[in-house]
Amino acid sequence: MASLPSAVIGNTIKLESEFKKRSTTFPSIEKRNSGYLDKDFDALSLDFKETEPSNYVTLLQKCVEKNSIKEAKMIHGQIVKSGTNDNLFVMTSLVNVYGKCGAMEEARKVFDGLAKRNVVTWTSLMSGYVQNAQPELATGVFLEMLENGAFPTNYTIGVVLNACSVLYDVKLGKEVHGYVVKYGLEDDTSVGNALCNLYSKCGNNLDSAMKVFSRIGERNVVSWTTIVSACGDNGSSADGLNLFSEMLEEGIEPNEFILTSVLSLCSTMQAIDVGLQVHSLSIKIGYEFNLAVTNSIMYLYLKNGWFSEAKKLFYGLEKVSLVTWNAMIAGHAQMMDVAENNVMQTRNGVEALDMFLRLQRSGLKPDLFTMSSVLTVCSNLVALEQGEQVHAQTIKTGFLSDVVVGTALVNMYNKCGSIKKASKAFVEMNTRTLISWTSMITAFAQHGLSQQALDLFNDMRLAGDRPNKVTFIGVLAACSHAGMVDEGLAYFEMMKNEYKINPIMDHYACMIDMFVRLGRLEEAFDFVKKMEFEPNEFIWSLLIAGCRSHGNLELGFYAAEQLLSIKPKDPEVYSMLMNMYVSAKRWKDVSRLRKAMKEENLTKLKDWSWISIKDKVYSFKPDDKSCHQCQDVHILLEDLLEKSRNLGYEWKENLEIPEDEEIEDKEPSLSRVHHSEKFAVVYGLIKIQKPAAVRVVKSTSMCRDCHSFVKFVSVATEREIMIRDNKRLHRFVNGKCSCGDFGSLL
DNA sequence: ATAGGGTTAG
Repeated sequence: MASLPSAVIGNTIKLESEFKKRSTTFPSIEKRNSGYLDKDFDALSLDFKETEPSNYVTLLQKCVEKNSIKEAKMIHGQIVKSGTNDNLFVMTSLVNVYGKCGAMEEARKVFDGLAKRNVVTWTSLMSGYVQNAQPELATGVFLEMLENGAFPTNYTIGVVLNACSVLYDVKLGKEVHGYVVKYGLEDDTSVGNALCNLYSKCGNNLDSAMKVFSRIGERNVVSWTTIVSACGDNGSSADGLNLFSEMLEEGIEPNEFILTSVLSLCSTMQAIDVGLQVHSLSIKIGYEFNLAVTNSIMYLYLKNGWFSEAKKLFYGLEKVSLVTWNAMIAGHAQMMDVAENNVMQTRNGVEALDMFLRLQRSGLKPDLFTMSSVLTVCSNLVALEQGEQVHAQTIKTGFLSDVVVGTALVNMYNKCGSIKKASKAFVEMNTRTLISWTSMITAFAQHGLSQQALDLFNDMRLAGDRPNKVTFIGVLAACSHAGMVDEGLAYFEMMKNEYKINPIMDHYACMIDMFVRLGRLEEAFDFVKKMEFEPNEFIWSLLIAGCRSHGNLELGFYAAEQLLSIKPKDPEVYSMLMNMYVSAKRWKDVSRLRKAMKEENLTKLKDWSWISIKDKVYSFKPDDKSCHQCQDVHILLEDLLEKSRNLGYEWKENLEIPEDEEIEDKEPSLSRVHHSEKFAVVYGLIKIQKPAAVRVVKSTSMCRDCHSFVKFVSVATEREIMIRDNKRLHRFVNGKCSCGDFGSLL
């Protein structure tokens, strides 16, 4: 939880009282959005021939509010009939309105048919292309315009810069910036805002954005909104809140845009209390029923885990927008990670997909935001079939050309265990960003394809894109997976010296993992000592796993005790320790531990698995005696256990000791536990036709026993099986697992 | 005519 700057709270409260005095200055949303279009239109359409040109402009602008191409076309027809199509003012408005309604082909047709154009006409066409996700056409029109001898205004420059932002074309952006400096446009508000946006959106460079912001002569609400959002996009949400209070201190009145931006910061920071203050400020200045603000509040609630409050808002809305649906879908998708149990986790995902369906039935068209969120849901649910359907939809709608959608698709395929399709999706992308490179590098690393990960990292550097700390997690993970110690150490140094990135815990974890896999335990522990922070649970788990694999029990038990002191109430830790004592036949410790577990009521591991088949999710528990198609599942499981034993599988761990048995020095009689993934895998084998892979998600780490068993199953059934647990991805093919048989296996 | 709520990596 991020700490909240007290200055903001202070200012906000102070200013809230100030705003009370002038709360009437803001019109409420009903007045703004009331659609009188039908009446106006009917009244005017009776005598269109006598209509003044300016009336056409008014009518056209109402089409934007209604987002109605149809009505724009009708008015267009009347304009032609009445001979008003020689009026440049009206025709420019038509270009603008078609663009804003998403009808770029119409806009272009009108534009091409014009005998005369002015700079506003050109700018309108460009703006349309930017808003309709065709930024490359916008920059094309810009060049065309220069060739035609038209001189750009500050607005034109603003639009071009926004096109550069969307295109991630910092180069062209910087050229335009040079032009801006040359003509002394730097302090212009529109230009400055767009430059600020450019450096924030595609340069990931908050410092440059701040510099540009500081040079704007007269900062308006848009300027402040841009810089506040820039803080949010670049991981400085707290600074964004501070800037917001600065704006309030300067006496600039917030509008719905800055309110939603600030609320979005609060969602990111999970700063529900500041969020509620901003909410009350919004109400005081007249935005209680504003849809955009309400959407933000709803999203804030979702991110805070307040599902029922969010739903109350949702069902209370008279009218919803696409953003409302998108917020609900994204909110549910993101909360899957922090869900407390399988029911909640899968329910959030399934609910998000249901909302996606309802959105489509409502007649609204999903956009790129919808697509990326839905792909995230599919990733989290490991719902490959649905993910593929969404993929097809992104092709049809053209949204696939968007980098974020493309990246989301790469992640979806990766998380569903299909590295080939992930890589294909990546290759087909026409733009690369820091995040898309990082996604693909990480995906290769997670699948144990270290060389491909490192090659891609090289490509990224050659392309001139700057890696960040997340990229290096992928790179170092690739090295550790392949046992490339020298390379790993070199990249670690490169990160620190060449890129000035201070290592975080995850980087150390990769380095420790690297030594541990090779059995170089001393060096691993040395690295732990070198860290400037206390090792976390993940580091200890790695050390334990290493000690177990390489038979150093002394160090192993030492690490396990350390882990226990960090997470004293975690059933997973207890299970691991129990397995270690059982393997070492240390029955006294087994007895002691069992007592402790009983006292703490920690005997039950939070172990559940699920599998997505078509549009359904099926959950399984350990020793599941009432699972889906239970009889068939149990019969096949027994059969597979038998076949695996014939192939050399031995049951070694995860033995449960009968509750009433007294154990002191002797080996107790042990019963076996079937963890949940066994049932999920077997169910998948029954339900999913060959040769499709079986993909399962699991809440806790896989234990060494199940891991070994599934390897044999992949041989016995000649099937590919993927299990994603809470730590890593395991892809079993032909008796081998992509994790390299190493992970913090229970 | 310029801006916006909701999107992607560990």
